[in-house]
Amino acid sequence: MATITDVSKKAGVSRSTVSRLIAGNGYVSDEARKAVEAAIQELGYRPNTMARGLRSNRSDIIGGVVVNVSSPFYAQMIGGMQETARSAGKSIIVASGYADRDEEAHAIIELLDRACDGLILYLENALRDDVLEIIARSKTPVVTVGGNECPPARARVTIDNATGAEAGMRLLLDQGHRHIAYLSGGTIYRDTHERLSGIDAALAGFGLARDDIYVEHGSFSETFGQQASARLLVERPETTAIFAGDDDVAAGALLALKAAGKRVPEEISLLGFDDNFHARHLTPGLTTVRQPVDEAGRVATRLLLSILDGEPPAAPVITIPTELIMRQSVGPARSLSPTPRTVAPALTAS
Amino acid sequence: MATITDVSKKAGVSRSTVSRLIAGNGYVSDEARKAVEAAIQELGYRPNTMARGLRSNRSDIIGGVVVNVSSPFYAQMIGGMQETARSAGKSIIVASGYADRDEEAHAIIELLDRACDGLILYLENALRDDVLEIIARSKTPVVTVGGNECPPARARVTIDNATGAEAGMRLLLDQGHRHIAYLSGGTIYRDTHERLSGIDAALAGFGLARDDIYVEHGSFSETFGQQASARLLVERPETTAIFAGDDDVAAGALLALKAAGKRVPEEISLLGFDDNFHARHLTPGLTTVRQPVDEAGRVATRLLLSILDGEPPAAPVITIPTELIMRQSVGPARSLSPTPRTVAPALTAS
DNA sequence: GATCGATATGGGATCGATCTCACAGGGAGA
DNA sequence: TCTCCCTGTGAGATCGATCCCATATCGATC
Repeated sequence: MATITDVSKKAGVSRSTVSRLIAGNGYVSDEARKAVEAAIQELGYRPNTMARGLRSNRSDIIGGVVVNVSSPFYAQMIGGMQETARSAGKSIIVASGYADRDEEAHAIIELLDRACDGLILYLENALRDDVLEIIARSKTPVVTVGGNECPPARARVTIDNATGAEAGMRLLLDQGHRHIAYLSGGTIYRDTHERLSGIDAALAGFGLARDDIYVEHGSFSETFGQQASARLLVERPETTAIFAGDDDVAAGALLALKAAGKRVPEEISLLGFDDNFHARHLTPGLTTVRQPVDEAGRVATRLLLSILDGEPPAAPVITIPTELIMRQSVGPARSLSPTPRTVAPALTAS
Repeated sequence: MATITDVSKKAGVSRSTVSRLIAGNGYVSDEARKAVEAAIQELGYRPNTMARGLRSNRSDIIGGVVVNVSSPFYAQMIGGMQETARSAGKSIIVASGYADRDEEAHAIIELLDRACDGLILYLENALRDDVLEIIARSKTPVVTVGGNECPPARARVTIDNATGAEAGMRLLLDQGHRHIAYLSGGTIYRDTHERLSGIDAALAGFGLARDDIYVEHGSFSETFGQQASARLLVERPETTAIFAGDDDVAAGALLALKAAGKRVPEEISLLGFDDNFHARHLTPGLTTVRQPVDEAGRVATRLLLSILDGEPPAAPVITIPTELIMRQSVGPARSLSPTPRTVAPALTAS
């Protein structure tokens, strides 16, 4: 591989001149520029990333930690990150944190060892103290996405769970549903609480309160959706609508409803959250609250890039709006004659 | 950040000794070892990846190019790669090739610039000549996965499309189907041809040939599945089974079948390929040939790691077996009395 | 004509590790 | 006692870039 010295010799200039040309700073005469460009072309010269990084203390690598790289949800986010990073000439290394505190710590430390210019974290746990200190010492800027707050973060991107859940619940209420079950994810997640507050807001708009619906806390899993729904059909047969904590829960609920011979949405309505890959492939198509996680990845990366450029982030917290995706799994409540009020439009609150 | 010199001073030895200790080669006395370990601990020393890489010409990074990072299919493969790489202390940088020759070229060049120790490629096009030369010049070992052959690759991992398609077709034949449509992906893919040869083999086992079924070539997309199936229902109403080129095609086919009021599998059977995330969420659950793409990612990475260790790869081509996943979308042919022969067992050849 | 700023270039130190080589000490064998 | 090998250590060169500083030329200004 050709080095900068080879180029400089071939072009009859010093390494400094070549370096200046590549970096695009400092003065370079037209004559020198042409000679150097020709030499670069001829030798097929490509700067050595390691040497550059060692000297300038930049790697042009952004580190990302998500819960699970293999999951379609995070894959979309990674796609968004990568797309944005690529246009700034940076690459992304991602690692999985597996929702485990020590795995998350390990992943972060490994990324910092690689001298990442910055970190984008989607974690499920608070950072370990030693990791906090390592991050601080390395002065690596951090942007977090979703989940909980995280001390060293210079900026945070969240998805507007509250407004999304509010829009979803309002849709159900608008359709005349009053016996509603909310099959929530675990209470350890910030998301869960935000969604609940949105649900409260929608209820309040109809003169109702949390106690007027049935809420069960479980996990974000198909199994939970299936089991809780099966139980629900027996113990609360008056239920006309299920609002699932996410699309996996909804998929499980749908299995249970079909097993029980319930028609969706004629007998019971089903509403999801996320707009997973399979939401549209369910039968009936799942009406759901879309979380634009790819957009979150893009925004987080853009924030990080601006921090790296020395600009302050656009805002310390950026909230990505959700969108209500209307498919076929939600309909009017079965006991009511269909006098739907205006259906809530796709809510795109900022 | 502490450097190796800081450590050596604190421990009262030379940098060489510290380096030897870390690398685990050469002689280090117990006394020195203890002193150095204490110093490392105390200073929180972590070796600088850039400096090490510059000198030793290794980055401990493996580069991966897949068609699309955001897609669940490739996300699974990336997960497998990462898991394996991590256990060897290496990280992975992935890029999308978007099935475009120039995008693929760009991604590879970028990864080579990062001085990747090796590349794992899942491409859809032949490599551009200039890229071939750059790879050769950099002496970076390459392992390819799926898709077509690729000159510079030291080893190749393929998924056993032929045997998988054979098992799928045999299942349909076993169930008495004789009016079968195969909605294939594009003919530019090696996969397509391999699957067709497997289909031929299954047909031959029943004394049939390719001409005895209907084959249509399109693309690996839901749209193709939907349109082709809709046409099929009109033009070839005798069809009792559709074998889809992949699960996306199958999902499209299912939409068309439902739109036409056909019951699956009572009136028409549907068989997929891949076992995508949504295969089990379709209604009925999609019977399909599973491609263990996560395993392919793991195997490819293991191959690359062994090449990097100087060992020859276990084999130049490693074929990952597929698995027939039985769900509900395939049943006996409608005109036949249900005298199914033995249903083909889940085929796990070689 | 002296001074100053802008343009243009080169020399060498530097980043933090690895790696080769030289060398010292000690025990074994001739 | 001398040689040889094994253990253990350190000095210094090296990887390939960037970056600071010195310097040279030229035109404009005083």
